Amino acid sequence: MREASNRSNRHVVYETLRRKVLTLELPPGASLSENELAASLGVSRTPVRESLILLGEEGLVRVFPKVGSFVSRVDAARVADAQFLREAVELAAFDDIPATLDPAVLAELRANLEQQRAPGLDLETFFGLDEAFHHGLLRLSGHGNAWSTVVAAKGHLDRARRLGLHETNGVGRFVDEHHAILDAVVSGNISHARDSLRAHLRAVFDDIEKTRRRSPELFAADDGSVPVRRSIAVWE
Amino acid sequence: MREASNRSNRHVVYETLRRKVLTLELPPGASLSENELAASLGVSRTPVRESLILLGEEGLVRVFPKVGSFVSRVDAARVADAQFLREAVELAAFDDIPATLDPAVLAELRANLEQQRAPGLDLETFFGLDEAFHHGLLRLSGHGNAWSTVVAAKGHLDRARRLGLHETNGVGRFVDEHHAILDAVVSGNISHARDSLRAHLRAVFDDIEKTRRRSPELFAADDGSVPVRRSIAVWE
DNA sequence: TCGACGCTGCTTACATACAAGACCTGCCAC
DNA sequence: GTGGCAGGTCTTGTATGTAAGCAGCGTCGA
Repeated sequence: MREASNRSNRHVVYETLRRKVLTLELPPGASLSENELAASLGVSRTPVRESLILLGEEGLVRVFPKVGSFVSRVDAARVADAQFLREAVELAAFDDIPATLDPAVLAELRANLEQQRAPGLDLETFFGLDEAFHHGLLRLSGHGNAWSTVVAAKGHLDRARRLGLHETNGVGRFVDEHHAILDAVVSGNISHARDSLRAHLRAVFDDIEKTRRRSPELFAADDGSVPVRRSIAVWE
Repeated sequence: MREASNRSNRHVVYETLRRKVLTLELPPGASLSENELAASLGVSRTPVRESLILLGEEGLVRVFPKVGSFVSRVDAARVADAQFLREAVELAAFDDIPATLDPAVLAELRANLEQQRAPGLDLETFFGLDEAFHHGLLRLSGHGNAWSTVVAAKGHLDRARRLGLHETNGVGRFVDEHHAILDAVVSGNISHARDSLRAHLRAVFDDIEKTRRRSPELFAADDGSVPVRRSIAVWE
């Protein structure tokens, strides 16, 4: 039998929309009309609607019945929630790292770090590598499956990171930290690895907080207030 | 404006189906035909279908395109994943418990424990209280929002717990452990609280493992094999 | 000038029709 | 008896029609 992972229209639409929301191509507050999206994506309203419902569950979209669907604003509280979750999971995983590391995963992590050092790395590529790196750390401990839960919960965090990194001087520092973390893991110094990873995650979070203080309008409280239709023009 | 939390048909259908799956009223392997469910629930296929998609994302349902939708089997790997996640989150939360506890949450936790001691407590009521208790512990640390993520991820764990508890002698031991955990938190002995909570969660997990060895057929590997239609009769 | 009312156009929520594929069953040839 | 093919019937995936509700805007009256 065919796997459920067959890419149906709904999967394509969902992934397309999710990517556009996370990359801020669809910025917070943007209107997501089922009709417009269906027309522009060349499908009917059904797969679009189902995708919006899923994105709503992730908190990336707010659906107001009979009014409209909108990209949610980056909510500082949700960012903090996601930060707490990922830190809890990633640090706990280190407790379960086996004495002998899976060589395949290790090789993948090293290759990943090589690519992070590539000159002229653009931001989106770095984000992809960063995701894969942290996922790889989880896999080293045998808890790779927990990553999907973290991913689903950290949509707000990712958007905030993008907002932040566009204003920083580069990602070199984060790459250095990745190296330090992996070195500590390989050398068996789990305690040091934990400290390094925590410091790394906190640094990322501090970066976000800095951005929030600098551009508070992007982080407007997501208190259920109606995104007035006119206000969409702010983004257009 | 009306809140999105208005209970639409879809919400009702989703919650109904989710409850039935978690309580094993809809057992692993059961067929979930969109048409049948729609007819029996008195709605159209649309809200049923949307609910099945959401339950599919949680891993509680498997949707095979053009074949059918079925309650997923309790997957031991997923149970372990959920156990790891909840343990990581709940233990990490204890690190952030403030010196002075929120009196409202504390009172709620104490009232909850009282009810857990009620004579003749039925299992489903205990489950509800247990959920609220652990959620309350998270709220004490200010990380109450993380609970929803844990809930979404631990569907398999909950079903396995129900399978297990139906075979045990009662929940008295778990209630005692709840008391010990809260006492440690109140007395400010966070280290002890952590140890107690970890032991408690591990005890629950061990109970599940025991059940799995005793009733392996309920935990059949969820490897994507087709649930043959005829096999549904096993459950009917 | 300002408030109230209703119309218009948009939205999502739900229902239903249609399409395409997979499984089962029975027939048929060998 | 057995293998293979065809048709019937189920399934989900998608498209579209219908219903109900809210926002905005113009108008009208005071």
